[in-house]
Amino acid sequence: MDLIGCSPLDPDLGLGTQIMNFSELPSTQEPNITIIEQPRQRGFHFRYSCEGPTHGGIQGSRVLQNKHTHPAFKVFNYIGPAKIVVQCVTTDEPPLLHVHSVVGKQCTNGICEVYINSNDMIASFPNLGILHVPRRSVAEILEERLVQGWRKENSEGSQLKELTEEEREHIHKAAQQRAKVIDLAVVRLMFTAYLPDNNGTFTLRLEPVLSGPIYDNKVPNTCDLKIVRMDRVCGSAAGGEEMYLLCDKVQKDDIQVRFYEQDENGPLWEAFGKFGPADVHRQYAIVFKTPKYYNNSIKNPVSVLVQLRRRSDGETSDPKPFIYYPPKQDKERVHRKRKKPSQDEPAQNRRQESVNGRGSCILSSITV
DNA sequence: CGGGAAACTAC
DNA sequence: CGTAGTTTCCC
Repeated sequence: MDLIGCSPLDPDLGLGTQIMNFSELPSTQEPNITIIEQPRQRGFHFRYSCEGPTHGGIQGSRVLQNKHTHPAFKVFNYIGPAKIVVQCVTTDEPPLLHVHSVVGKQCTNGICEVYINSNDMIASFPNLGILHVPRRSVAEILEERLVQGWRKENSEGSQLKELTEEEREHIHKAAQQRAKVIDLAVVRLMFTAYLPDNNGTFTLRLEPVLSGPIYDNKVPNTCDLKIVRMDRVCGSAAGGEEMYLLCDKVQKDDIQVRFYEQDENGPLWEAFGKFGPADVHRQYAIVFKTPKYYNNSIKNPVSVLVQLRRRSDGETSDPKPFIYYPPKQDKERVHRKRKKPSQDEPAQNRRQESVNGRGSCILSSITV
């Protein structure tokens, strides 16, 4: 958490100068702060300024009694007035101020400031948005902030100094440098609490806390994965059957279709649908061959699950059920069955049959 | 609010 | 061109 003391002129550390004025607090039962409700990691959509400010806040990570929670945090070992500041920082270590900023009801020009003074000393943030800076403006904004930081650091109290040409150039380079590598798709929230000093001004800064990462849901390589629809929900344990799957936006080189089985002790089996990048249609559909079940001589149907999985970060979608049926290789039996499905066929088979628009699961599983 | 889609941009 | 990423627009 070493945002303090980073030189604004150091291209590696960059934007570290907003926080200074750290004063030591008495060490007995030190006040401290904790995030009691983390922001939800995925599913939230960063907004550009051109989209206007009214698009709702980021939710908390949990859902309680069917209600979404909000990010919240609490000051411990202290009751009284406190100022809480929320800012966006990067996921780097050490964290640096992000080009993106927080917006919402409690925010003004890029930072969120609230005052609390209650028994529970909880501050909650029902309306925190993330303002997405356009890529083309990143360097410019970074530079602005670096200069601001420099001013703040070098104008303690008295008259403000101007940057030398050399310093200006250094800042410019640093900004360009960081603009190239900064990840616009993810931020963390940094919460800082300030308690009043003897004069009643909020200068006693408590050690800040950081939220977990928040990923922009508009960005394909970090967004939520979702299976929208599949053209079949069952197939032969022998695998190799063609299957169509519609999904929310994915990237063709970074997506897998994972079939798996697990119990309370963990994963039992997994295999992946077979397809290449060209089988991903416009980021919204995947055509693939089902994998074979590890036991291709099963006697009864086996329920497994299918989910999308992003190779790069291992993220997965919610799973959909899929059923493997015993493979039928015997031609004669196939013909017999086609004419007259036997009575002892599991009831589930017939149910699936009627649900499956692309044809009977029984037939599919028989077809070579 | 939340979401989809159009419009523009960069390969 | 076509695809995908980015930004803007709008229901």
